Amino acid sequence: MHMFSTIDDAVATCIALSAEERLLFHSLLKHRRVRKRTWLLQEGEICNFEAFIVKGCIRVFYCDEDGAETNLSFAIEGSWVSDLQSFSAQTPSLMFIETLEDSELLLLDYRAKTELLDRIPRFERFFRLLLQQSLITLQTRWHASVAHTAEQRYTSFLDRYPTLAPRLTQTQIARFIGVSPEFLSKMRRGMYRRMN
Amino acid sequence: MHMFSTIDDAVATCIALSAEERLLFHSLLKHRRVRKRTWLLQEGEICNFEAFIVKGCIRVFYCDEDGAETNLSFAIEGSWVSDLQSFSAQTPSLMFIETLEDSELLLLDYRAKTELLDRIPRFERFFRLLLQQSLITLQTRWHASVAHTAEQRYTSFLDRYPTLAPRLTQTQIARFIGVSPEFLSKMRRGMYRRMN
DNA sequence: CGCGACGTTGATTTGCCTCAACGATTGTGG
DNA sequence: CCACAATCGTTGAGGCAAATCAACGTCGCG
Repeated sequence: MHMFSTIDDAVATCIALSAEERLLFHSLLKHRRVRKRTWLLQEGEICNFEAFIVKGCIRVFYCDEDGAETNLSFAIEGSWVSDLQSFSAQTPSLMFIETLEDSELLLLDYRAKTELLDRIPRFERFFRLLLQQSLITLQTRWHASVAHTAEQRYTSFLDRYPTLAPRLTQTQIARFIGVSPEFLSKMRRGMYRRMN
Repeated sequence: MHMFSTIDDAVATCIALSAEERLLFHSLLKHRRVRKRTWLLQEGEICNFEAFIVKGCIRVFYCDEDGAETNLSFAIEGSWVSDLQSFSAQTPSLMFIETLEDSELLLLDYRAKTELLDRIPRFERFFRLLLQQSLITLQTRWHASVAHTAEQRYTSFLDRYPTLAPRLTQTQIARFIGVSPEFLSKMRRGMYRRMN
């Protein structure tokens, strides 16, 4: 079980690679271990990576002028994390990316991604399918955030991400579903009471 | 100025096509004119198109059990519209797509898209970049919907879409920015008063 | 002409936030 | 290993943004 097995599986579900192609792909990735609570990206910086998570847990969030944070997404082993806007246009980022656990990453920087797409154009398809899935997920999430109540958003979050939820604090979940931590606490109390 | 010029321009900003490739591309598209207030897709149907809008205005929306509608997106000439989830997985849709004006479309159905990607793999890149842009837009929109007030969302909608906004009714805009039509009206009055 | 969407306005309600305070747990440096 | 700080979850009081409900005028369209 070496560090590329997870990412190779992920790629293999979309496109087939020869042995040499796989080696080239691996050579373009940088392996990195980071401690929990490390900033991978801060507002104002240019995001120079798309990171595949081999192990760990990461959050992406915005921070408004008065310091309030809203979580855009969580990512765990098997998924990718980046600020697409900043990465693709090489412009300053509006968000932060932070590890929530000790993590192990495979990083693809801008030059490496360009070279990868150039040398193995089939990766265009891989990234297209990845983006398509992300877009579908975000559409669903947007709809939930405007059409559902806070309690519906919370219970469907627990339903949809049963393995992720236990790894997060209540505060992080609250910032993701769009309520204050205090209100989430009150909701939980209410839901518990109702079950007895 | 024939019906393919807009779509050819859109494609040309991402990938270069030979004359034969362009002809093949055109042959896979179906041209269709539809009257205003036509349903292109209803909840429960399988979406079998990605539509490029040559002329017109279209909205995509969800409809909950009690009949309340929330607009996911608007699309006008030069952009694409589809239910990606339903189209890509060929599963029943959760949304509706409706023309708001008489429109002229170029439709790519599932088989045609598959064939297009098969015969001209460079289109993988085109669709990847299209998806990337949509994802970035939706991320920004999601952030606005949770972090900004209704008035901020309204004014930035007017700012961002100066050509689109005048073509929509207040009710449609309200359903897009996530407020009730009544409240939008009150906001507008308040904003007007403040200017005097 | 008359019907149905649309925009407006007011009265009332409510979902969720803010602020403040407090234990419990976790982490950290001496 | 202990003391202290920091973070986290909880609870209560009070407030506000926005929803809901109801009523009414206007306009475009069949």
